[in-house]
Amino acid sequence: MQKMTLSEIQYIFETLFDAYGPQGWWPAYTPFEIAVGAILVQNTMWRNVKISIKNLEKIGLLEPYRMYVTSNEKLAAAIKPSGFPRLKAERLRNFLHFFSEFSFDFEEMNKYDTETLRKLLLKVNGIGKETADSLLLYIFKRPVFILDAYTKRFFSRLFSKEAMKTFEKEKIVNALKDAKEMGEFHALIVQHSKAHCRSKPICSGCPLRKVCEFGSELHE
DNA sequence: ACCCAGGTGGCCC
DNA sequence: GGGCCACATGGG
Repeated sequence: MQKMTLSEIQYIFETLFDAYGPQGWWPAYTPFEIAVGAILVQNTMWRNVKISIKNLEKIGLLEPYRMYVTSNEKLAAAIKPSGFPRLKAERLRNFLHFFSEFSFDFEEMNKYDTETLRKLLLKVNGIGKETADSLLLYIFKRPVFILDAYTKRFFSRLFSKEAMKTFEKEKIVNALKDAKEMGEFHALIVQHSKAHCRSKPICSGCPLRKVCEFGSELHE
């Protein structure tokens, strides 16, 4: 795979979907929980985020207003398992302050077009490109592609350096049907990465082996 | 005893 | 715009 064309991207999506089935991301019960998880998972394993979210739920803080008015100490203590507790408590608070301007109602925020909303989210200290895109995709169902550690690794292993230089998120967006597919695609890449291509030098059972077999270095 | 994980902002050049 | 660093905990 050298060029990363529209049909190549579609082939990859279909192959992963056939192999793993629908993933139903983001794993959360409420949109607010998605936002909390997206901040807590920054440079952190999801497993540890789950513990933090469970802690928050246990002490009744998994609710916007309650979290907004609680002390930094309580908040930091609850989210300790997911790392950077003081930093992330501050980031959650920054987001909640922003959220309060919409009366803690995601529907109020949903009125903006995608580019405007993205810019608004990026103004919050602690929300960068990846977190903003996660919220856009999984809370607001906007058709965006999330470039995170998994997807960067995935595409740079699959495509040549040349192709990666001209990598644009728009290419992915154009290749897929809607936000639902984009949400699935991202989740499928994560699922696939966990199942394959991490430590094994050869992926005999890899559903993508047909497109990977051109160069052994692609699988490291 | 290392090394890394579904990042981000600040600082420097 | 890019390179380096702090931020912190849990697991391999």
